[in-house]
Amino acid sequence: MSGLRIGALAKRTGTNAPTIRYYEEIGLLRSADRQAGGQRVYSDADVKRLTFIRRCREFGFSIEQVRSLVELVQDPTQSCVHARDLAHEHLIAVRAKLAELKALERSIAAFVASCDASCAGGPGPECVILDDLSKRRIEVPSTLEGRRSTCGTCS
Amino acid sequence: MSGLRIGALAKRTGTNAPTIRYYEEIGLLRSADRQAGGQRVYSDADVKRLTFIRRCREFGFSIEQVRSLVELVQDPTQSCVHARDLAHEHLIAVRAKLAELKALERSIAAFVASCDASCAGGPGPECVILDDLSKRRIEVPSTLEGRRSTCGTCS
DNA sequence: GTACCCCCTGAAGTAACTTGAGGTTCAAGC
DNA sequence: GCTTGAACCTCAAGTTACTTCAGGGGGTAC
Repeated sequence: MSGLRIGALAKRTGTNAPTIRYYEEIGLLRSADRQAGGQRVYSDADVKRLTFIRRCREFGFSIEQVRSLVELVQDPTQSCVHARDLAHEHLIAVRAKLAELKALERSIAAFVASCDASCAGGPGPECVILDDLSKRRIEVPSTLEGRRSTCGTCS
Repeated sequence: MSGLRIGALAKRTGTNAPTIRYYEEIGLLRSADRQAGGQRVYSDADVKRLTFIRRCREFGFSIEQVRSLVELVQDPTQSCVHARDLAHEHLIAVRAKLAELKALERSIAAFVASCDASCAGGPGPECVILDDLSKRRIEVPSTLEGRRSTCGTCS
């Protein structure tokens, strides 16, 4: 009933206008009603649906997954357990990514630490650490443990 | 020395061939030497460089960042402290992403848990949990309490 | 009426590759 | 010497999820 135009809808949902048009184009949002001049008008239902979509996207669901969820939300014949399963599947993926990212964090932290410890400004081509990146694994030796204290700037 | 062709280089570095050609195209790898028949030949130096590039990419550096690092590794006038700073900057970004992902994990886990708790198979459009995704925040306590009964088949 | 912002469409750009089509080269077996 | 099949070549287009651009129209306030 509010009769929002695209900019207002964008503001309310934290989206931006071209993205909304894009969602319409790919059929994630219904084709919006138009004013006399051709400008899109949206209702509260649209705010709700777009909010749903954006939240799902923030959750890392792909457009196609969001499409399933949106359909599910509107199809009275489908069980919401479906959504739960989709979410659960996604949870597993997120946890895997989380583990990877943690490993990555450790590696980079080690890299920075060993730079601080043993490369105090030498030229790039002679840098031992950089050279190590060209080798199979970056596994930083345990000797680092002892040298970590030399690092002034790193936490 | 070894005279690898693209497939062998790919295998050794865990890349695939089109990606190697792509790296050449964007100037991340030098233009490879060619055999009489036009097929690319690579040396150990190329193995090393590509390994470096792949490792950096695994670290989540963008192509442009990798480009800087590669240049740095080969430019005798630049200090490797540069690389350390780039890595440190990147570490901060990774940590931020890590925090976000952790929050995400908690949210999805909560979603799945509350699905398990209160929606044992009701139809999608009436699912309280899905409905909540259309609201501003997913934090659900009081609303859930009051409307739990609306979900037809919910226990 | 005119200033100015918001809106429109269609096309192209973005990252970092991947995939496909259609043709060539290489190495091995006969 | 010939054939076969894998590996290679180039160029073009596809992928995801948008963003940016160009060139114009609509809405409203003064």
